[in-house]
Amino acid sequence: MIEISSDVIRGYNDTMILFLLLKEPSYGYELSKQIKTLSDGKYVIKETTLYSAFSRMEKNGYVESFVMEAGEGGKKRTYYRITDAGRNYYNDKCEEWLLTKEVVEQFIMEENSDGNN
Amino acid sequence: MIEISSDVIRGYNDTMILFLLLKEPSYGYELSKQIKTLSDGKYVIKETTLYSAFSRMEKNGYVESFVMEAGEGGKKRTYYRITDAGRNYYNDKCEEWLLTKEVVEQFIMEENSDGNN
DNA sequence: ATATTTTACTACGACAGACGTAGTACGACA
DNA sequence: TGTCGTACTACGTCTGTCGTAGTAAAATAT
Repeated sequence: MIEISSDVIRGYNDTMILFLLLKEPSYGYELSKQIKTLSDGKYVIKETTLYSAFSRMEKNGYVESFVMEAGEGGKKRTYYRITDAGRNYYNDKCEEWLLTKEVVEQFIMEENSDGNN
Repeated sequence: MIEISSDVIRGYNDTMILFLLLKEPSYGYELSKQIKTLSDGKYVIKETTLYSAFSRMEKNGYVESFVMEAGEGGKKRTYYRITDAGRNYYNDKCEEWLLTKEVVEQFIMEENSDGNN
């Protein structure tokens, strides 16, 4: 069973998080579940990776946090909202992705489906 | 000008090198030029990255080195040859790439060509 | 009523790969 | 004779990921 190595995904954790935040502000636990769902279970982000991404991105001004006190919605949480800088960063990353894909694919041989392995 | 960040490519430097070694054994300087050419100038691997990839892959048994003494071909060089383990690793990485692509693309919005940025 | 699981984090340290800087050395070419 | 291209090695820094551990409140099970 092939698994996605973290070295590959490394450059895209932030992008994935920002993509989800484009729709609405959210918080760690929720985002991790959404990433798992959207990737069809193929990628599960580690908690520490996720939370360190938050603080890095907040430091860089890509997201802003606010605390939602415990109440109807559940328990106390720290929500993150994407900023304009975050949206720009996200768009840049999407462009970069297209470029990266082009480049990497010059070096990839897709196997024929001859069942020969 | 968008550049490919090393965090993205991180997981594929070894793969790119192995791809080129599938055809024939080669050495650092030559490979770096081939990577630049094949990527259409979009990716230039750093020397230190390349040579540390060699030693890592040799340690892992993905490549074997041999020295070509100075002579007709040019000056003394260390060539690398891909091994069977290297070929397997390469194939795994290609499969992994397909998976990774699928996953990442769930989180990428390709811009419409409305010239709006 | 109490125990366990799920939710929602924080802290800390280790590790791997990329990269900056520097330096060596040989050959070609001007 | 000097500079440029070739062909490396060594060393230390940085960044992002991840393992481990711990806290604590809410939800659920027993």
